[in-house]
Amino acid sequence: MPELAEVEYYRRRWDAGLGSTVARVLLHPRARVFNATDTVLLARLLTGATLISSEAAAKQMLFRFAADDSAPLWLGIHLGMTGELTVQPADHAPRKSDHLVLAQSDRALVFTDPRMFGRVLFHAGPDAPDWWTSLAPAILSPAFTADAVAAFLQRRARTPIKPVLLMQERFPGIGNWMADEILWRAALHPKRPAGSLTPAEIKTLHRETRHVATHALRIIGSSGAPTLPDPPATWLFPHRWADGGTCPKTGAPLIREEIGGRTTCWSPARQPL
DNA sequence: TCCTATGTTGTATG
DNA sequence: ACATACAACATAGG
Repeated sequence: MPELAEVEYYRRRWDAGLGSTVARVLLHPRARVFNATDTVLLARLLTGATLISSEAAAKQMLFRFAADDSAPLWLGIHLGMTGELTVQPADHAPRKSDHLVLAQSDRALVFTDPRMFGRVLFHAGPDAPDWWTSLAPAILSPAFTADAVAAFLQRRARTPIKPVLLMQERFPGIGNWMADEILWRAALHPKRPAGSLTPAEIKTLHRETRHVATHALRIIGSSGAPTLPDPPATWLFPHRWADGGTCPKTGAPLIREEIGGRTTCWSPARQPL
């Protein structure tokens, strides 16, 4: 499920554990999500450490821990396709897909991911790790300019615009549903070659990318609701999966087709080729 | 049984 | 070196 705004939503679930110490670390060391991680070190150093702060950027989360006898500890989590963070009772018994459980005195912080496309990263040291600091500039940062988008589209000139929007090195945090939402708002057909957009269309694409990020973060990311909220019916999102879905702007039928290896939904009445 | 899934990466080809 | 396309990963649910 997780793109930019869902990642922010899940990051905030673990706020319940801020300022509390990890009493026990439970994990499945063979799980694919730990492929790049020293699980022995992670378990040893996080036991007794205190959760100090967290941040989300793109689809990556960073949880910072402090311990009396070690350097700062940095836990990274990527939710992949099916990952979630939840808070469970302190005596939570890990289920099949609960790959990492940080048990505190009053609760357990749980990372669960049935499909295991997610990742857990760990770093001990004074400075934030490369996998965090090397992320592309955020869509809502000043560095995300229309000129930067234009230059990127030019380099990918022959690729359909839809898969280009999924490239994290320029559109960090954008995933399949946000890309479709952006193209629908910008009235651009997803198969348009990236290099075929006019300067005006690029400005529109840039504006709508920021718009969708801003409002998705407001609606989903800032929500304290116990379950993940959905965007409203005025967005493409609630209509995109149902057969026979109609465009909330034009009332015309929506189309679904695989583009760049991902199911893509668009409104032909609004987004002509 | 067969198909789908809000993601990323490695590999082959041009 | 760079751009492009696609299979592979692993599992659950309709």
